[in-house]
Amino acid sequence: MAKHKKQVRNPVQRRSIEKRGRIIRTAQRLFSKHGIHGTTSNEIAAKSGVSIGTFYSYFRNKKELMMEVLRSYLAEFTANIFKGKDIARIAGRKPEIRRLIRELIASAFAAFEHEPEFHRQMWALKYSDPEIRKLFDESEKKEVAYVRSLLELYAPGMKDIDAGAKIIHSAIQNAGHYVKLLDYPMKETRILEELTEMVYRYLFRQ
Amino acid sequence: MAKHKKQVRNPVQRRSIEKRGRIIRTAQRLFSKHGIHGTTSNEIAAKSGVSIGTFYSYFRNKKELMMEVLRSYLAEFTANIFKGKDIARIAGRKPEIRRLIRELIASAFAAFEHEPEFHRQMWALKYSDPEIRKLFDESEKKEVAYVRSLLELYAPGMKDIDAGAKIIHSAIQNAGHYVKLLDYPMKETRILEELTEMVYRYLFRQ
Amino acid sequence: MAKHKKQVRNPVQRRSIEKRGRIIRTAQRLFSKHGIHGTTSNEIAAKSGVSIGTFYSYFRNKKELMMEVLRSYLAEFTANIFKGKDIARIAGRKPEIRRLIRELIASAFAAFEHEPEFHRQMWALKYSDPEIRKLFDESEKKEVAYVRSLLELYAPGMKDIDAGAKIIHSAIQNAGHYVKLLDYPMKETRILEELTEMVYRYLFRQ
Amino acid sequence: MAKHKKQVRNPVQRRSIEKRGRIIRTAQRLFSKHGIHGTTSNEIAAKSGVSIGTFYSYFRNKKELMMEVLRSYLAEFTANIFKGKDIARIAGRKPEIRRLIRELIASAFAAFEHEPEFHRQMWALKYSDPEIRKLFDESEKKEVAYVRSLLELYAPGMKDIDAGAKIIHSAIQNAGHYVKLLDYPMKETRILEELTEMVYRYLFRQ
DNA sequence: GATGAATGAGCTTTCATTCAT
DNA sequence: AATGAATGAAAGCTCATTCAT
Repeated sequence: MAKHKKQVRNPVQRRSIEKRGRIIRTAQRLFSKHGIHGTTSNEIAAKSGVSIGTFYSYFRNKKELMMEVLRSYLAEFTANIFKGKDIARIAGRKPEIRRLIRELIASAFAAFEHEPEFHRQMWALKYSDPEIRKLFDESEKKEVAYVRSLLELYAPGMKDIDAGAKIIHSAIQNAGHYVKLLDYPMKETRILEELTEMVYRYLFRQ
Repeated sequence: MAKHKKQVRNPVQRRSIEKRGRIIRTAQRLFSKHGIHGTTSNEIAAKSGVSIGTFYSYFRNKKELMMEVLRSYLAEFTANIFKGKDIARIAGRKPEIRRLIRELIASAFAAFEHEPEFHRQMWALKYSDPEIRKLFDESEKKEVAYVRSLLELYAPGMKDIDAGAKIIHSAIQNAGHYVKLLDYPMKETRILEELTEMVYRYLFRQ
Repeated sequence: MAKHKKQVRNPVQRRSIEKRGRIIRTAQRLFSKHGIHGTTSNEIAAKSGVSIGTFYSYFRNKKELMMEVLRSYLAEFTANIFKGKDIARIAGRKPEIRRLIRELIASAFAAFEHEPEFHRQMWALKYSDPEIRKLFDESEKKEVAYVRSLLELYAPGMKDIDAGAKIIHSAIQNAGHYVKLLDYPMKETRILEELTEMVYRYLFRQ
Repeated sequence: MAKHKKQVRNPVQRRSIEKRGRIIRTAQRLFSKHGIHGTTSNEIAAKSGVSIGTFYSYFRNKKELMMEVLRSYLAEFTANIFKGKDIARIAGRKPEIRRLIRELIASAFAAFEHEPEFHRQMWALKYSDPEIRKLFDESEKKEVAYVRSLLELYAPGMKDIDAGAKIIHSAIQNAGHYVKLLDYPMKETRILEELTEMVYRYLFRQ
């Protein structure tokens, strides 16, 4: 007996969209505060001011909600990194290059400050849940692409520009985690300086 | 009704040590296969061929077992990275430097191959559980210290050697994750080459 | 992962109140029959015709149910003792005094007959559990107050009326236990007669 | 298949008797401290310096040990009440009677001070366990008999001397509980005075 | 559309007692 | 006699999800 996919409402009316959004925001708040496992569906529904039944008419299950929360979070996260840093304008400004790298890294680090607890929780899931991983992958792909576009601009002679973009991105990402999510006991600026230096030399000391 | 320190057997006899070891190995296998949450204490006991009572006479609780498994895993993991790479001998051999860096990174990458599933599961916990994080921290501290000792040898002029060692370690670590744990769709050698290059230039193109 | 106040349903609808009541009555029955420790939550739920989940939506835990059962029992118990014995009417009737005392004691004794097994179980807990003790204390306070009001009426010259009320109440209570709960091998009427005599003389033979 | 009664050692050798006694004393201490349910057989054995196997060669099970502890406790308890109060000497001394009663009650109250926690724990069991009840009954029978012998001496005209002895004993017992075991919020002396008065009038104001 | 009472499989952990050595 | 490693039934409780109203 084939199981029909359970219908989930796709809200178009204003009130419904609002409600859905409220649930997502409440969930993010609670996930940050008590962790994923420490937050129950019923609590999310209650704190969102909807019944558990309504909750399940908007989201097939807890996991789906989680992914929705993550989606919206990652969109914002990525946007924050590049706020005021779009390629076109940078290319036009011809900035002092070391300073550009430092700013970009600082900007990436800063993006973790918005919801560090939530980011930690979700990053954990990235390693244990393939679907969550996929969401991160999509988001990171954009970030790497941005790095790549900078490399095209400033380090056009690079041998393997795709691999280069990836390792730069990855180095910044992990350093950001230690500094912003994992309480690494070292002044952030020291990490920032050396990372800037490493990337700079990688690009311009061929 | 205050409950004080529950006693846990500290095995000295051969049979007991064997049994304890068997439980740890079984647990690691099951954690890899079904994840931490997907593995129950009873299953671990059963698959280890001991009763649940015996299980709890060797480990205060599931979490403690988990940490034991991780401890033993990390010890081996770190050892594997540096197998045949002890500082003294390297210093003596005066190796071609770019090759040394490449080998070290390759060795770090290779260490993930032993138990990738388990490593993924545990890395996830590093982000959501402070006690697990501490275990990783201790292990990473040793790795970073090793990198630092290489820097002292080959890049003595570095401005901030501690920060430098950390970001190099962190860059390699995360790249290793993408390549070995997260199915990053790029030939490992490309990542390896560029990472080698980045580190090389960081050290020698001041 | 801090867990805050778990919500417990506070039933207002007829069906819910009924269900809650049914659980309480079933529990009382089972506690009488097998004792507190001999009765499991699952059994109570099953015999009440509800799922264990429902059980735990009405009561935070087994202990809370127990206290609820006790509360309702004690209310009835105390009420039974004084049924048709309210001070105002007694004062009006000017009863033959020895007869009044005997009736009161007999009435107290009789109250144990309703649920002797349950009373025994709970009295046991009074000695080992402070929260249970508190419930008994509240209930006994009312009984002692009643005795005191009788003393004010009939033995106004008493030196220490509060202590007097307490020891009279306590003497009756314990005698009641031996006769009704502890199978003391002596005709109840003999205990009743002497107790009546003791109290009578205490009050009127100063 | 008839189950043979498990053999329990009946120690005659000095060392064995000592060991048995040590277990009993340790058990009483632990029962007082953590309650019956809060004390495990294994803990008793360990703290007594014997193996759990040895423990079970001296006592058929935990309950039997408990009863042994209670037996020895009650013997001491009863002895304490009547220490220096043996009938013969009292009869000889012809003491001022009200003072004798007060002393006896005070002595009974004082007996609770030796191990109040343990007494509370055990009294609880008296109400839920018939075998424990029997032990208390035996001990109380002696106490009641003593009271009876006093009555014979001082109130020979009493109508029902057995019932009289019982209710006096019972009144003192329960008052003692409130004062010494149940934290009744009233100065002990007030209870003591009124109780003395009640008993006195009961005996001499016929 | 909305509600929220109801479900129940499933989890971790305890401890009295046994019995091979 | 003495040991103590081993046992395993059994208990309390959670929470994602359903579905009758």
